[in-house]
Amino acid sequence: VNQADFFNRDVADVARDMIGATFLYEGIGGRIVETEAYAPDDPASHSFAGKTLRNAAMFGSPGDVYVYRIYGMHFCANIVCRPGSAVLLRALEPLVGLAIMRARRGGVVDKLLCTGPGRLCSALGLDLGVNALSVSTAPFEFIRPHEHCEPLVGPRIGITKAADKPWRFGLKGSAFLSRRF
DNA sequence: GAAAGGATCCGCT
DNA sequence: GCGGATCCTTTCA
Repeated sequence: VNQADFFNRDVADVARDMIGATFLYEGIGGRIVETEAYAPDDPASHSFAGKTLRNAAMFGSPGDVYVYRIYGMHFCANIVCRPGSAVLLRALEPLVGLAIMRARRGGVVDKLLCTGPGRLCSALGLDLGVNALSVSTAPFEFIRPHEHCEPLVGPRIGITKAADKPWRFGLKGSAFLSRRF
């Protein structure tokens, strides 16, 4: 199956199915344990008001990366699904490249290396330089989950609009979630 | 533990 | 000018 087909589906379905996938950038990363879905008709989504310079990558091809700067100092990384929709990567279980991630994250405990969207980008070295690249080609690697398990579901974190939508997903029992569900 | 505040930038109105 | 898909430290219980 073409990997683009995996992303070219309803964004909430993709966000749910991404739980347990392996995500690496330059050979560093781990297992995706927490995601959130953002849709085109969703007031909380950057794409809601249409295409602009900042969110242009959100209207690219399925599987493209959309990175943006938040609060002036952190980055958040998404994977684009259908045009105007994307899945925010909120937390990773760090598995590969631990030494580099520890160095980048300033010696925090391993549990906090990739726990939260800003921390995840910091640990993997993701910034605006990777915006609009595809996760299906080097230096990225995206491996879909081998087995499907029922994820945790809850409302999204840190938003004020459409805050009731249950579009946050998490790996049941993971010690690397950014918050409890 | 929980809550609060500061850091720091840029896109959009 | 405002405020945000955050993180870290400090302060208090």
